[in-house]
Amino acid sequence: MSRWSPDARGRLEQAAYELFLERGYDQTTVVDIATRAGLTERTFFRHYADKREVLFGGVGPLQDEMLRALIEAPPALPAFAAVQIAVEAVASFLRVQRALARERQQIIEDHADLQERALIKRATLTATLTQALHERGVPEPAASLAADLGMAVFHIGFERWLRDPAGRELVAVVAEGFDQVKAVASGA
Amino acid sequence: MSRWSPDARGRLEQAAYELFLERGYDQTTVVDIATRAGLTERTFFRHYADKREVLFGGVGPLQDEMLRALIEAPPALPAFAAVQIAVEAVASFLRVQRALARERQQIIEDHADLQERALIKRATLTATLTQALHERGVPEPAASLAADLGMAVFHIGFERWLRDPAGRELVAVVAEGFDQVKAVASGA
DNA sequence: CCCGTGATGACAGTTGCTGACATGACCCTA
DNA sequence: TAGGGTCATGTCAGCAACTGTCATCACGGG
Repeated sequence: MSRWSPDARGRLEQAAYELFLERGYDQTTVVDIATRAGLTERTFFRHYADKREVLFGGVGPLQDEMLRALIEAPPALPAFAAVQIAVEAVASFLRVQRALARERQQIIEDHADLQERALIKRATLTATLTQALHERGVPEPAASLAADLGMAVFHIGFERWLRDPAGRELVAVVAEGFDQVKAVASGA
Repeated sequence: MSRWSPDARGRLEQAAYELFLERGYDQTTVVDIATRAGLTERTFFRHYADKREVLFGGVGPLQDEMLRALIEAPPALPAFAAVQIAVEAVASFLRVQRALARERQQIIEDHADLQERALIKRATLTATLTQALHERGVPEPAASLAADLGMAVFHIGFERWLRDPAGRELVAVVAEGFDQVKAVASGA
């Protein structure tokens, strides 16, 4: 037997989700979360840098997948086509149930603090993508623009997917966005 | 004589800038700022919702200018062309000295909290722009994409302007970005 | 001349977050 | 198998951000 129950981090995340849904983000203190997870406040902050971060643990793997897809893309591909491949890879990789995704989105939408955190996560992904494009030889400002554009398509696609009445796959909605962006930029 | 010195808000902003530059954002408490401005901590929070907000007081007028330009743009203009007009209007409106802008940017870059706040300000502008495009009759997802695209061009242009060795005007750098984005999206 | 208004002060309280040190089960090695 | 190092956690003290509440008092209108 181990001295402590296993998966402290997972228990904290689980407890946080439960409490946020039960009584809301503001009405949940870090002490509440830690207590429900059978831990102390101090231990919460050893696993998560701050209270918001507990909702954003899954971003790392997404970033890895994005980079993997971009590296595997044919080097001769134009910047934006490569971005499309990377972003659609993320969309395929992200297998979450719509109902859960909607709950999480609702918590975030209701709290400006969490929206800020979500935005900086997106910005970090964008910066990573930009950097990876540089390494493919894409110059500025094309790299930044292509990355920003790709992340915008993903983000808008994700929000549309959450509300899509047809219940299509995320990757399909995102792919549609890539078609549209070409039309928009060319002045349709 | 008034009971209190005038322009409390301005004094707070001024004091905050001074202290952030003197000793850094983290090493400056709200009490420090208020004291230098000849006020109390409580009064600081009556003028600014939180410590970060003191750096972002100027966003409101920018938003007004953006909407004004968009409303004045010919209704028949394609979405992205209208966005270009609105964004370039903001770029012309924003008359700040590069040295000061760089100082401010440096403070923000050094602190994740402030980056988050900057991002949500940008997101708010983007949402406003999207809404205004809807009112021009632009459908989704074209409106969101055009707005996001336009804000990305502005943001990237702004950062390039800060470092532009040729010292061009902000609006010129932004305009160049609009040219490039068309090339990127069409697969150059 | 009094009274409402509005900006500020005073003060107490909650919460997020950090640093420093203690604890004790586990593992490796002699 | 004893001893020592490691690592996740606990304990405790403390700061700084932020909020609610009530008091103050110049100013302007009636």
